[in-house]
Amino acid sequence: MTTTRARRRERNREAILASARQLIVERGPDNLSLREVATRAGYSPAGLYRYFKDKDELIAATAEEGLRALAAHFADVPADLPPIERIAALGLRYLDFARDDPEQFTLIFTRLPIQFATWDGFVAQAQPFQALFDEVRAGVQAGELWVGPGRGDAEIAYSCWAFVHGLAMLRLTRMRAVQADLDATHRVLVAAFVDSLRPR
Amino acid sequence: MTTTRARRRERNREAILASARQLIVERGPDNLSLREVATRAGYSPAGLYRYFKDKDELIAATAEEGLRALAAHFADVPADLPPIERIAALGLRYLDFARDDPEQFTLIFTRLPIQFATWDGFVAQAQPFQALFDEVRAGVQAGELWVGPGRGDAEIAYSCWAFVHGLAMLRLTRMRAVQADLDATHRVLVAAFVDSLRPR
DNA sequence: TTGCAATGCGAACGCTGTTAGCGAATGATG
DNA sequence: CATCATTCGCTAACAGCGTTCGCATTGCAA
Repeated sequence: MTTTRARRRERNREAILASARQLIVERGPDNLSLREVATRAGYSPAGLYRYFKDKDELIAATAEEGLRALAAHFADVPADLPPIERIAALGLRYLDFARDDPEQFTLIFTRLPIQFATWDGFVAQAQPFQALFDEVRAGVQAGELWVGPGRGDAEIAYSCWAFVHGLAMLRLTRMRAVQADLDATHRVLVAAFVDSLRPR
Repeated sequence: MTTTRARRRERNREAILASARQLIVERGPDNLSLREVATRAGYSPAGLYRYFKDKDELIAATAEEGLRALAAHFADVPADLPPIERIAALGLRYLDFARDDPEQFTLIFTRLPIQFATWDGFVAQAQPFQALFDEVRAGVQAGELWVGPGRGDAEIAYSCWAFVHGLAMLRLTRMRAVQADLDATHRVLVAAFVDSLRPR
């Protein structure tokens, strides 16, 4: 019986998460103060512990929100593009997300508990990266992607992911202060990269 | 006059940095306790402040050590390889360093003050990544690398860097628990990547 | 209405980074 | 050699942190 009680609990939890997310954007995940989250959400410091086991769990919860946001971000990419173009479009969406929501993007990779221990389990369930893996599989079966020894569906997809991930991370860290049209560079480089996936 | 005084000061500073580095490896940069660094280096908590302005400066100093270590790591790569092969070798060295010294690697990108504001200034002085940029320039001039509109020396080098950086970061974050021969995968993917740099 | 679980809070504990101020060691200057 | 300023390291203290405990209050169910 999911009644008033459970509904309000869920609502409160969301409110706390909202305060946390906002505060993380303001101060960064490392300088997040539980006490400030509490005051901002209208709680005493101890009150939060009825909703989250500890600080790590709170941050992990906002990281899960981020993962869902990223998945939603991917939904905009048209599904009927040819595989190569769709892969490129997914990559550019990835870069947009990292640029516009750097904190959430970082949280996904630093504060989310690691779930999978095997490569296959990872490939099978690593949402929202599933979209990319599916698309690569389709492209390979259509003969539009070059495969080779030690280079199957999973490796190709992983390669694509790593490329855009590297662009995203460098931009957020070492290139943070560099004033240049990185978006334009990204477009050129991503286009060249996916082009190199074609059969020779 | 760099005498006893200055020499001992430098020695003490190194000792503190050594304790910090060791402790960072044990507990991670975020759980570093200044007080524990102090005890381990034979100081009281307040004593450290004669050597470092605050905690951030201490961590930044160890990050600089990491950057020098990375540069030293690159020195092993033979200088007389053909450009493409040398670029690949540099990439694999990068991945080794990230695998073997994940904390130092991460520090370089998260705790080092950002120095350059322009793309050109960055390309010109971004050591130890200079080695890569130089090699790409050589390869382009030798006609062994494919250039195009919006895709010159700097962009190609940045692209190579981003690719291995993505591989390194994914391994350290999302793939942390995955038991697979990532080294072998990296070799295949890096080889394919640098091969795609050749003229068509 | 009684009883019970869920919820929120104040107070406290042990930790943290950081500062102020004092005494001792050190090296330069006459 | 004596004097003096500087460097060095420490103790003590402060404010802030995450977290726990125990008590009150609330809201639902019997």
